[in-house]
Amino acid sequence: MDSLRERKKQATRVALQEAALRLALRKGPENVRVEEIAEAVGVSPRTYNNYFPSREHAIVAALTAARAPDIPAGVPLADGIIDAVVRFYTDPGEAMLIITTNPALRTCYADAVTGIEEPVAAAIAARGADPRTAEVLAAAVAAAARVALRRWLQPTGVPGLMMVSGTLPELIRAALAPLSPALDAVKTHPVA
Amino acid sequence: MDSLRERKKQATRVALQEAALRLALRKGPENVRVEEIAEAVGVSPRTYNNYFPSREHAIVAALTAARAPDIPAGVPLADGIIDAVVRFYTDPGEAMLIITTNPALRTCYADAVTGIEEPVAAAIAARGADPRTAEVLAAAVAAAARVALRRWLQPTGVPGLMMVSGTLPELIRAALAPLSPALDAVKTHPVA
DNA sequence: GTGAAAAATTGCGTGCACGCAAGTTTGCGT
DNA sequence: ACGCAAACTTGCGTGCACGCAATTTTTCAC
Repeated sequence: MDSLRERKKQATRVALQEAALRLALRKGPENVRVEEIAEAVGVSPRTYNNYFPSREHAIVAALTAARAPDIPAGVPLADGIIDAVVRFYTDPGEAMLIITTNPALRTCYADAVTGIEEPVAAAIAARGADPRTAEVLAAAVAAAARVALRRWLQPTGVPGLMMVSGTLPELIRAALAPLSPALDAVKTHPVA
Repeated sequence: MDSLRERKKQATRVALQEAALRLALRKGPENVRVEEIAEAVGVSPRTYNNYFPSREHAIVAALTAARAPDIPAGVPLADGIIDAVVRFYTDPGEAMLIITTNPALRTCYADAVTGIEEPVAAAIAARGADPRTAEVLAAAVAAAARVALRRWLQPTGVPGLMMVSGTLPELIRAALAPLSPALDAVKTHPVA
């Protein structure tokens, strides 16, 4: 399905993402109205919400766009997954900084971690785990990644300032480490 | 802090929960307006939102109220946690049924699982785990419980795929089982 | 008790999310 | 090329979440 229709949809989706990000960078996320984004793209506000369920989602989508973690084979599962997640969250640019400025954006960005669950679950299942086990472990991995993100984004007492307690890759490795035993146990429970 | 002020706050909070639940049961969750709940309690709609951040939260709070998981000591950590979560989600009543009728309520209820994270983390830390490890594992437990809930609440998936769900306790045990290796590994990493 | 500080309630205004019922565009069979 | 059905867009209306500032209630020290 590479129809005109599909291409147009994708085009406006991307246009909305980019417009949202550009406006957020210029004016600060709080000062961007949905109406502006829509107008910048030449679309009605109502249509914006047909593409994105909230004001923040377009911005987050712009930062997350088109990226998917790929888990290498041939290494211990835990290591592969940890590396993949670290790679996935290796800063795609300094645009990421605006995330820290806005609570709603932070929440939305943290929720977006859910996007890695499906690929991770697939990778785990590919190692011979029961699909339901894979789903649970993937959810656990995502939860741990969320904890890492939360630590990274943790606010100080000072309004507007963020306390960065280590680099994000370090935090992710630290957060995922406790799950290693469960991930590496996958081989021992091939109850498929 | 058992001042008049505190007691009053708690009273209106409870009143709001109960009113919300009662109205939801009588008219269906979709047909309950925030205004009604507020009015039933004799409070302004604005005040409702000072107590609960959304329309659904009061209903969910009514079902979750005052319950906290307690993790027994003296048994393997994984077993204790699994039992505690199962007990926590053992249906206190059939009021739970309304949850299934409404997507927003389902989401809100699933999000409420987060409430077990703190107690679970405390229990894990009490076994000698590093607090950060405990936090991650608790998040993983909550994520697994969420998966179980999702499976339980998923009344209908794709037509043709059979609904394999059993009782909630069974689903929770099944979902938490894959995390056991990570939980039981806690002893081996007392990096306090 | 009395008055002032702290906390809670309230009304108001704004922007957002979304169901619904038109309108408009695109895809496709003939 | 035609025309119809499906998909997409749009305007409208409603209810909700929440910042803000004014008002009322509670607390506390004297």
